[in-house]
Amino acid sequence: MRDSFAIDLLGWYDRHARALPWRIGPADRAAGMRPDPYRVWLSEVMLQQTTVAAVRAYFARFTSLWPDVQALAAAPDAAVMAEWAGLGYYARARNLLACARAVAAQGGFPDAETGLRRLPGIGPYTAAAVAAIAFDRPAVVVDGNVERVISRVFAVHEPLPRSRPQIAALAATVTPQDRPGDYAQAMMDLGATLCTPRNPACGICPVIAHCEGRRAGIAADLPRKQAKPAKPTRRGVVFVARRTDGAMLLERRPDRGLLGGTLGWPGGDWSETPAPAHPPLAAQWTPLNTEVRHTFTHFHLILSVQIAHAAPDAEPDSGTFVPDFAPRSLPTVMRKVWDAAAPHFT
DNA sequence: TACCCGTGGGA
DNA sequence: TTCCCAAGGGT
Repeated sequence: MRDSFAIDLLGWYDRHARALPWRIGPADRAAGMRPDPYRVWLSEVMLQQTTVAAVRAYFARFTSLWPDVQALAAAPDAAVMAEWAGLGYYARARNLLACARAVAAQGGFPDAETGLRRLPGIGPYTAAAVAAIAFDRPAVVVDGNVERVISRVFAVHEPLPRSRPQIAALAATVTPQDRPGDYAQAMMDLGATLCTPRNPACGICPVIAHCEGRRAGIAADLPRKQAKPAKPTRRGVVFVARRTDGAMLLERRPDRGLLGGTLGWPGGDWSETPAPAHPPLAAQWTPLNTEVRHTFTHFHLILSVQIAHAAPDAEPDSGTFVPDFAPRSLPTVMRKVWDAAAPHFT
């Protein structure tokens, strides 16, 4: 009944689809080509709450190092964590590896939503997206783009996240049985390039005739969103020790919680009222006169940095001296600490 | 159900 | 500077 919406959107997609490394374009799809489910899955996980621009380089490196799911499944945990460093939301990397191993053991990806949904790191969105894009299943794909487009097309006044069930129901009414993979990607492209959060390009929108929000003059104000609480500021201390041979004292964080499973500098707790921190090593510690600032999803962090030169036979209370230290293998906040400390070791 | 979980770019 | 936010999932 709402087929004309999908037809108009797909007509636009046929002419304006973005070329992306993990995508099979509409012309090739029409010729019968299908994308590699491994690449679709990998890209979807990387793209969770992450921009296309940030994902490109990581996707290229991952697919170069691990061309298929069997190769990724065989990779060491530390190698995958190191390659993911800087991309954020590190639970994704741990789940990625767990998922790859499960898929490799099963002999391949499930080709439908229900089977995909059981895999680690694959939630409602990613299951639907992989089912639609890789296997042309008519799954209802709802991500942030779709929420925005649907909110505007149907003039949904209810604010997010309360409006999610309503949006999903409305999205289902316009999802076609024909070309579901192209349709899902067309919705993403529309949301990313025209139906943007600010200053939507309604003047050149292919579905403006269907847009109730535009007709009411409120498209740019949708979707409404619940106000977010302000971020508190936490403080902490980190210790950067360099051994005479160049090895750096690093510590792998526990799998759970903030920066779970990543490598970093030993230090105290991060809190609005941190307890005094104990150095991981007996040495002469010198404070840097500059602090490191970083903002996480739900708090600001100010780190003070202590540095020391460690003896060749130094035995740390916590952490391990890493001889072939690569700053790129650290999450961004820890790399910022390195950038502040490194000049003092030269 | 809320809350936790990164990062970099743009306004 | 500060805030928003981008192809969400786990608990």
